[in-house]
Amino acid sequence: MTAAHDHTPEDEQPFEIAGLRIDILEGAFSWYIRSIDFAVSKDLDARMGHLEVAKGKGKITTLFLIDDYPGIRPSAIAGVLMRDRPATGRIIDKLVTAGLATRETHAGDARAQALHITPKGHALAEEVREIIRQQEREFFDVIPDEDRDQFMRLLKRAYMGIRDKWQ
Amino acid sequence: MTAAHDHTPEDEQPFEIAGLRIDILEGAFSWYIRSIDFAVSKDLDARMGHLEVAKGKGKITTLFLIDDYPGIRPSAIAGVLMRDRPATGRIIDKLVTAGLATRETHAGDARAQALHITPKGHALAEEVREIIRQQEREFFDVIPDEDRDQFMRLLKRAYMGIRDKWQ
DNA sequence: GCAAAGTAGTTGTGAAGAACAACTACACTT
DNA sequence: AAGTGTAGTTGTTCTTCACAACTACTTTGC
Repeated sequence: MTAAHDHTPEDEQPFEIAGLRIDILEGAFSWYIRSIDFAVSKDLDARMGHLEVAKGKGKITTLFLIDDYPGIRPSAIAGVLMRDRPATGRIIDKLVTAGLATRETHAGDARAQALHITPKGHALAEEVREIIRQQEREFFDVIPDEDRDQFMRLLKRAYMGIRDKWQ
Repeated sequence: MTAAHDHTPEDEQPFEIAGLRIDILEGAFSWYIRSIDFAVSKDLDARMGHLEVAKGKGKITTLFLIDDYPGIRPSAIAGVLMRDRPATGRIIDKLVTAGLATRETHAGDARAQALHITPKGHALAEEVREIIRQQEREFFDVIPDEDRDQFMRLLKRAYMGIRDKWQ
């Protein structure tokens, strides 16, 4: 019944976004990554709008790292975030200003700092963990159960490869 | 028939980033998406730094849409970009200012605009297509050949699901 | 020991981007 | 012809970002 209408094979079916085709981007990993990022970041902002670590790219990771590694140095955080030191320092500024973490001079190397979580910061970390879990459940429910492991495996692999290259 | 069952041991190992574990984010789709996006966007900026459509989130897609759909309206582009009209309008401003596209009143609806590519814009679109192809080859070479189709399929599926939810 | 070079983090600055709201102009409906 | 809805612009304000210059401390080499 649809035979005469469209001859494109099943796995190469025309892929329309809002009724339009997007040229070469249709087959570009980068486009999907960037688009999904845009949506997931907005969704996360909405879920965390009322919290002090909302918006921006490194606050949540930084909060968790300080919570999990008492005495961690800013430069170690920068390594995880793939950001430079000024950017990392300013993220830490915000956490300290908000009373979520403390900065001390590192025992043994007075150039470095030792970061510690505050009770308020720890409580917030717990709250954020729950929000992340919730987002994974609610936002990514579009990924069928049978695909989840595979998708995660591929994302991790891509991430690790990209990260190695970047260093 | 299904040969995709080779279970790599890396799936079960503790997953460290720069020697640190990242708490609940280790199992969060959002974290990998956001991290890969960060890296891929930086890489793209580096590859296109000299061009007029470098940086930001919608210029490339907009350029392609205007190139492929002569007379397209800004609101149609906004639909693809998932952005609001002010944001879309300002992207178009930049393309027009740079001499890459033209704005006319839409024949038949004087509220709307009809966008057209200029020769310069078309040439740039060609150049950008080649850069995207190159990035897909060089940057995403970390994805093994045998995983590419599957990864693309999963990304498309996730994207479409997220997009549907959006509207 | 002491100068030189390297490392850790801060500050300054200027350019871009993002969200929201208010506004003009035109189209469609009744 | 009035009211409602749609298309797009402008204005404002708040962040964010990248780069460079700077201070303070540590390590190395002679």
